[in-house]
Amino acid sequence: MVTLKDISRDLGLSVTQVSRALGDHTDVNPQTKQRVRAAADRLGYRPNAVARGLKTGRSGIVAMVVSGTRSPEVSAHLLEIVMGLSAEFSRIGLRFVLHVAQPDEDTAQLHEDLFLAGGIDGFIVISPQRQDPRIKALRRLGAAFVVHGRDPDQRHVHVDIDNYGVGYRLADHLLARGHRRIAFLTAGDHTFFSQERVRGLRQAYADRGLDCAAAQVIGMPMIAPEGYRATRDLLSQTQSPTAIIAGNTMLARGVYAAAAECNVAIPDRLSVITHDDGLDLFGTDTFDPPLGGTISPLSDAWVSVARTLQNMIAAQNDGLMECILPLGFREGGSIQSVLD
Amino acid sequence: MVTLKDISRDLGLSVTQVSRALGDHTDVNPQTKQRVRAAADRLGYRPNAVARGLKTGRSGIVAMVVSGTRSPEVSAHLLEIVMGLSAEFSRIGLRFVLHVAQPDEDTAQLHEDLFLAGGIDGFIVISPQRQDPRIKALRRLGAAFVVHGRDPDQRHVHVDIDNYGVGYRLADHLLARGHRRIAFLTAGDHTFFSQERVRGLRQAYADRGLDCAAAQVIGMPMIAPEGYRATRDLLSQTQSPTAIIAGNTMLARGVYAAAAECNVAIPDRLSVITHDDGLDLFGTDTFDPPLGGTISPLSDAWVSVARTLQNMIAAQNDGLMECILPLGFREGGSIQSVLD
DNA sequence: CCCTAAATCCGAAACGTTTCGGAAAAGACA
DNA sequence: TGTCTTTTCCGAAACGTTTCGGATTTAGGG
Repeated sequence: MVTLKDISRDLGLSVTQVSRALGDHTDVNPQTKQRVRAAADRLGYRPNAVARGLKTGRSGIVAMVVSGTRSPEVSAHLLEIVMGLSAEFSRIGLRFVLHVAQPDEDTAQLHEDLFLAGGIDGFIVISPQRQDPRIKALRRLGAAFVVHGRDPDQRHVHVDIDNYGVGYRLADHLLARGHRRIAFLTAGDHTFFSQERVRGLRQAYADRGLDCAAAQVIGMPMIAPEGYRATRDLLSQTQSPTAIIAGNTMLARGVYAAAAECNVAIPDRLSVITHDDGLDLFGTDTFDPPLGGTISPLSDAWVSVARTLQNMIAAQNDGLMECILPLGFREGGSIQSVLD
Repeated sequence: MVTLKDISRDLGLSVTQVSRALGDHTDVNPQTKQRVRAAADRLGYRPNAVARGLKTGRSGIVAMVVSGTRSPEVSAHLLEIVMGLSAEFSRIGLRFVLHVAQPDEDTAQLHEDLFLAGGIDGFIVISPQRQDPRIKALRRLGAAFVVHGRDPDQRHVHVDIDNYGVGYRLADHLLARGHRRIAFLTAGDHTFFSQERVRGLRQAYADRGLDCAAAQVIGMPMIAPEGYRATRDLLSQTQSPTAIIAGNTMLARGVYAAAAECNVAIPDRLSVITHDDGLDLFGTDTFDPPLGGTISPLSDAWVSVARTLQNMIAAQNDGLMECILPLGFREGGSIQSVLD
């Protein structure tokens, strides 16, 4: 292993100056910097991250701990997220690693162990639940972490979208076109984002002086088979809904499949609208007819998440507590007015 | 952060003795050990892994680098592997982390960067190809690593199954039951395990004095949709095979689906046999009729992989270069003699 | 020519741990 | 009592890096 000392000996300099030269500090002769850099290259020097970590207290590594799963859809979704985060962190010079826990393992404890052993500068938490134990542990430890999503029961820095807005806009878009019997396929009630979306939907009804009892909120794991099953059920009702809000594109895929199977044409006999996080496995443009709804690419979220965590690590700056990403909208061809 | 120094001050001992007490060395009074352990507990001491890593040169972290993918099946498969490895390593006191690279990223370079920065004791490599650049890089660096599978072009320690044996036994089992036109769905020819299995299959033909031209070897990504497609093609041939060897259970799923769709009964009109690595998403026992073939649970592989890597890290012991896991066999109900 | 400021360098300490070499105390044996 | 061994302890160095405080040299201004 080539160390600073090796370079300093090679050049007849002090270790200090070599370190400062490579760190591009001001008080070292530009020529010296050149010589040092050349020598470092020539000798194949690589800074030892462990030693640096010991001295600076930072390792340049951020981690995410997730529970293992056997669901292909969930796995794929997760890996997609990890790829996005990895790319973003490597862009800003941090390394992102994943620790996959056993399904029955205590992830809050794992966060604690990982943090206390040192060597991890910060954490990413995704899919928070209410009273999330991971967040509780990280807060207690004073660790740097940013949450994608939000746990309203605890103060923490987070990057999120306006889920109330999502619910409102999706519902409003349908209500404006005469729909009243609307089914909302979303996550279970233990997630705050789902609660918020439902709240938005209710408000949209209220703002038009309508009774939101006509809306049917159904909670489920947000994967295609569940959307399929729910839609089959819905379409067999006597008063089946005229429109379905799919919480994400995976659910929408299930909706499309069920509708096709029941010979219910989209959008003629059923309008479908969704929130698209840009993470669809096959690309949202593979929907026929094109799927409409709100848009907020998760890839945008990752750059905010990464930057925010970087700031938190650099300075214990908890001034900026939240970052709400903007919402787009795609018309698509999956929504039709019931008045037509 | 509580350090050894804090404990030593608290107890009026030297840092040395505290360290040795916690390390359970011999030359410290049993009573002192007790006191030290109690104080460590009371103060909430956690050894700093970074400092320890700097001194000992070991971090207790092993890593695997994989390329990201968008395929749900591949993702799920990968996560299943990672879960298995994580469990095994955590059992022997090592931490296992995953680094997910971008699909177009140079993983050999990533291994190098990770290793040279220090802080990673060893690596796991899976799904090696011939002349695998990752293996080349790790060998050059002198890093500790173990490969699951084998690259015959390079010397490296590996844990594997007898793939020649797999090909031989699967083919032999069918040949003994009168099958001659056998299709073998396997991976592409760039993988050694596939080459070996094919070699085994050919030898099984030869040992019975048969011409292996009757066998049809088809390479493909080993996921269900590919198995499905291939089987559809095969069943539409004029001289369609009487038996199919599916390289893994995912392919077998595709085979079953296609056969069902073509109204070809298993095993009456088509025998199916596979190699089961115990990683099937839905469990191999969900096949109807029960799928037969060779068995070698990957979970067994992980304990060998973990133990072997641990040994390599402890001592640069490269005496034990290979570990070949035993092969089981399940009769199942998916194979029928053509003579009946 | 002296004084000050800027530019460039270096020694030493520190981060928290492990470990080598020895030291002190206590007991065993003559 | 003196010597030798065993038990129990400790100081100090080391791992590779960063950084504080100061030292030396050079240039600038009067």
